[in-house]
Amino acid sequence: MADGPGTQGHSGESLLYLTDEQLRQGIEAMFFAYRAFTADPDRILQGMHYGRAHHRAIHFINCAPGTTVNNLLSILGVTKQSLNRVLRALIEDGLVESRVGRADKRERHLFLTEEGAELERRLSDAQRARMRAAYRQVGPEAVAGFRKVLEAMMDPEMHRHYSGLREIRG
Amino acid sequence: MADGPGTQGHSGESLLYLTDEQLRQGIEAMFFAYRAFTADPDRILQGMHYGRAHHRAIHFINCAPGTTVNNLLSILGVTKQSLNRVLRALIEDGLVESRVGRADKRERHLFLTEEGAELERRLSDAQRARMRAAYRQVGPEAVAGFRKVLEAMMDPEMHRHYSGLREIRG
DNA sequence: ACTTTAAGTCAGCCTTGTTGACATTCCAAT
DNA sequence: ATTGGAATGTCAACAAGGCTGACTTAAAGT
Repeated sequence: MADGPGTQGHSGESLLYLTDEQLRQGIEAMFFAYRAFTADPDRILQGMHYGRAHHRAIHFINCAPGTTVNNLLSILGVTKQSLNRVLRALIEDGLVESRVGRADKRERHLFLTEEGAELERRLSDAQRARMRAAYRQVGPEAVAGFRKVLEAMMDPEMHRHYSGLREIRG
Repeated sequence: MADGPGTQGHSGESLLYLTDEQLRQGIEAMFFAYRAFTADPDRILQGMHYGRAHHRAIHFINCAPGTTVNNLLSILGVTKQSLNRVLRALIEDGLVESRVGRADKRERHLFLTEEGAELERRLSDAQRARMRAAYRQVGPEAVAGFRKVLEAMMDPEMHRHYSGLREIRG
């Protein structure tokens, strides 16, 4: 290991909670929790010919209605070919509407149809229910800490996207 | 939505922080943070012909040396065919050793070789570095909250595996 | 002896990511 | 007005890593 246990503190503060073992537990907690986090939507989507990629597209189109394909691309961090495959399916099935831009006609602005919004609700209801249960169980201070750590883990560019969505919704 | 904003409190407590908007922010934070969380190991593994699945196998074999294939299977939550493909590659490349069980000769006990342990260190150093930086930034109380929320989100069976690893390591 | 269990293997399929090449459309600058 | 670049779309091919189903082998258990 780069640091032996207990040797991480170049600063003078109390950093006893930063042992490799503590960090390892955090890593494992992320692994198991993320599985749980995606399990409910995955269950809903399996059978309809959609997957996690469709869920993500639907989520972020719902968040920022009228977003362009390019913007969605940079939020999701995938290639346009990957996104296009997913988007094409959603448009063909009438869950997403793609409108040619008024100012810039090269751009396509994406919106959920009523049917798309309905699926979005089903998916996010399930995901929020799990989140809500966890939040209730641990209380507001733990939730604040949870959010702080997640935000601190993001790369600056992701953090920009993350905060950007916040601003849109007010 | 199942609940309109502010209508989630069936209990009498102060649950103002449980608006759909707060929950949505938590969901997005999980999405972006998990991407960041896996980014460093992914970068290390790309080019060598391994991926995230190999990383997971290596991680948990390192955690619980001598674990059986069946045990690893239930921790990872994949099929034996999926795991086998990954394990076969790691064994062929000399990163993992598979020993026939002494008590029960049907079982194979898995260990990292020196080379395997070396890659494990490279991967977990990178992942721990990110985690450590985030932990330092937010302080011990936020970290405690982070862990509490993640644990509360897990399904009981995952939580069992998660705690189980804790017990092995003491 | 018979059944069950642990592990491994083969074949095939799906989703979702990747590259590379190429067409189209349109804006903007020369 | 033409040209260059940007945004989008599309085609093809490929790989990782999930999945199912079928089947073998060896060892345990009963």
